Amino acid sequence: MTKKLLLIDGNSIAFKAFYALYQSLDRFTNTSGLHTSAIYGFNRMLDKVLKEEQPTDVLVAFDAGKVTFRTKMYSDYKGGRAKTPSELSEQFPFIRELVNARGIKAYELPNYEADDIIGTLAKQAEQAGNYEVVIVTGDRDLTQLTSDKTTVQVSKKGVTELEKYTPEHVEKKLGVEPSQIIEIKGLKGDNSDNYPGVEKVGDKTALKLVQQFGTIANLYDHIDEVSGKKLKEHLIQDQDKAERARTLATINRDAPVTISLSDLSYQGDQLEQLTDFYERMNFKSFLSNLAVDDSDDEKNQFAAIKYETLTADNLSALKQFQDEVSFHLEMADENYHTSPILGFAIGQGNQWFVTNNPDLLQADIVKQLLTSPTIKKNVFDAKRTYVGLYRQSIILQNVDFDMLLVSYLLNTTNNSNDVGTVAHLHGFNNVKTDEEVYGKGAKRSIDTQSPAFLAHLVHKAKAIDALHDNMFADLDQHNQTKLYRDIEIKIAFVLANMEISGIKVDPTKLEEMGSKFTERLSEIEQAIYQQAGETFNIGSPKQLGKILFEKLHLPVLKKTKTGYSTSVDVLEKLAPDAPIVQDVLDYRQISKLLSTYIDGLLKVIHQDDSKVHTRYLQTLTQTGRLSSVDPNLQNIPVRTEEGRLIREAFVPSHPGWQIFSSDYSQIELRVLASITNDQNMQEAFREGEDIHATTARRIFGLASNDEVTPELRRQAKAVNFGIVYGISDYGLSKNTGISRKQAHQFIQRYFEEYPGVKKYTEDIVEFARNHQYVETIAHRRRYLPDINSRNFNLRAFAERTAMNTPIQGSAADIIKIAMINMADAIKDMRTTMLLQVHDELIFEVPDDELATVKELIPKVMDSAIKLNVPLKVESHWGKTWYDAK
DNA sequence: GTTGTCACG
DNA sequence: ACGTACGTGACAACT
Repeated sequence: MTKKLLLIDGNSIAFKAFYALYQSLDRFTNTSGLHTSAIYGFNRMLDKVLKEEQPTDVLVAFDAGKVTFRTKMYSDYKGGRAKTPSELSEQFPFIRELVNARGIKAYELPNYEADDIIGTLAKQAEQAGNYEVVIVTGDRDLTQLTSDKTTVQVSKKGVTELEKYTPEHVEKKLGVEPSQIIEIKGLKGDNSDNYPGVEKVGDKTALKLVQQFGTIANLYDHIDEVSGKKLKEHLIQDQDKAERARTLATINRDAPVTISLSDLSYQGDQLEQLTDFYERMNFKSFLSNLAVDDSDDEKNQFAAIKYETLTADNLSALKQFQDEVSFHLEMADENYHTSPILGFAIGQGNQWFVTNNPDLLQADIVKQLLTSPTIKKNVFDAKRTYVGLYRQSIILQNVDFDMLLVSYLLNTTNNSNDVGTVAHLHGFNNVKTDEEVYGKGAKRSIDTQSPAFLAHLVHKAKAIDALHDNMFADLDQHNQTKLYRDIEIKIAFVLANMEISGIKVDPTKLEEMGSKFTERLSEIEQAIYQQAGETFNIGSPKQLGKILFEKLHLPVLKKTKTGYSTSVDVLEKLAPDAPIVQDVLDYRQISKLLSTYIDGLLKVIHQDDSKVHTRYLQTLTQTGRLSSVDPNLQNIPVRTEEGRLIREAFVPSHPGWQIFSSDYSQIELRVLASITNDQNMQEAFREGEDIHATTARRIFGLASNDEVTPELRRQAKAVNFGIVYGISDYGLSKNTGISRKQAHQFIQRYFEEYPGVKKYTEDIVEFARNHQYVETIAHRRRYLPDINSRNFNLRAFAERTAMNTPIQGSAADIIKIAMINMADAIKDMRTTMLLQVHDELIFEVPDDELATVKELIPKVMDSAIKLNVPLKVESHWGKTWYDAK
């Protein structure tokens, strides 16, 4: 039988874990004040790797101490390294204890590093023949051990994310064979281990030399063939250093280990010991996972919750649920507008019922329960459940708890659409994820006939039931109960009805436009080939880059990490140099319209009603905005005339009706004026001035708005946008083409003229630093863990986010309130709300209601909330969306 | 599955 | 000195 040996580099993983959680160092301490972050991270890695690899034998190797055969050979080896922080070194004994409690052997060998132990045992296993070897480490150097029988997994940013190196992957990634890694290190040396290689030889030269000569030895045998006089001199000069560095980098695969392969068999968790350990470390989630895994035997776990399979005969048992019930409707696919319904689970406390027969939804007692205005329903994803039931002619009522929505409000990051994942996030572990039960990707399959399926549904419903008290309490603690009850749960149903309504799309119109575009496209295509002197795939940035920058020698203004950038801003700068560039720009535009908006939309029109039914994702964005998928109706072209024509295909669903659109004018700047309490900006809005002109007048010191030229207004507008995005002079200069110095001046002038805004930007960042989050008007919260980061980039990004999120998020709050009020205001009319595009709402309106809605809709929108400045709404209508302008 | 590009607010 | 505008989704190419 083949065995699988897992070898773990204990020190490097502990280091990685410690630094991955460095930000949260203070959150990871146990009651006796011991730091536990590295222990925690280490155990997460163990969980993951043990589960994924299912090894038969395991060893964790540790470094024995400072002195090794390498330091004897070269006294500066690993010299100059900062001392291991005490917060980490105090954890090492406990990591060993953990390893032990998990039934794993730990080992160290005086004079040798963990690498050498691993290298030696891997070699022994390979020679024994019947072993497969997996090495887990944080140190990329170990990839030199990669072979047919040995894979090396190197932890990436966290410790649970591992990059798997096979010999093929090494070659692809590094350009050399695994055995040649030491040759490269020999030539370039290693800064972190503090030994030099050859002078002036870095990654690139080393790689080139090794690719050419194979090994250092062979290189020196053919030293005359090295191109470059200086390089050759350095090589000759530093031959001893190269050879020493090569030896230092080489893992010793014949270390005198005193342990043998047969000592390494994996014992599995030592429950008593491990429970005790987790308790001392205060590892709650590991503890509760232990309880679940304890009943690893599947039957046991499912037996943990008793349930009955629902049939026509025992339906009356559901009568017991008079006040409250948890309900989970299972559908096969993401898209609940079209997905088959597979079954449902319902119950409370210890009473659970489940079925794989969706027809039972039609049973009177089930229907009454779901539509009852007095029995509270607890679900996961109210909108999805509502639409699914709506398709069965059941109107879900009185949803009290939506676990998905509450989880999103509590923390917008780490949000998932999976009950199991969200439950785990909130500390309830007795439920699997869909991925665990159904598989993922091509392997995903749902066997509705299996007992595991029924059990899974019950476990999901039970998770909702189990968590709702705690999660509501958390919501209250965040001061978010009103946000949930008055906005989010209500808008869920408003959105559901908009999605169900859908918007009619005229396929003939799209096809007509499609033919025109196709024709145009092939003309441009020919023109491009002509100028390039060859045919190629214009849609491939790689091939296009080759033509433009290598064949036609256009100047390279920007690069991406994989090659030349060919993005619009680059091409626009190059357009005057060569006519082909403008053709490429045109080609891009048309093919975008064709693929995304003509073909893309045609694909998602429902045959039965000629409509598209988008899904609004309510729990995705970090700011509280919605997003729209399948299709995305929030990015239908409008800025160019050619693109805008797409909107002609969006028509009312009844002849003679109108498409009616109302949008908030400058909502984000009005929100800014209001929450910063800046008197000057508020005045501009109260007086009904053109805000960009006023800004121009102020920062350029003009006497009146009449003196503002279009160019000055354009620049002021860019500054206004910049402020909303959390400005920097660099960003502003890049976006407007003015110099950085000038951008800096504009911003300074802006802050002089709008001192309230300046104070706000300072205060909000300060608030974020103190609380690690920011809030909108409606107490929507966004956490900013990077706000105190030592990494400039991360910190600067968090600071801009701190400024932007309350603005963008409060605007999102406002339109959501407007939509809830709107649904009520038009409930007895035929006018239907169809779409939301962040600051605008789109309706279809019968002619005889037009006069009413012209007044009503703007009224509802501008009175959604009381700010310190007025809200302004503009409306347009016409016989297609295009005409509503 | 990731990257580059481009559509929207 | 660092090296940046905020928030999204879909498509084609390429790994």
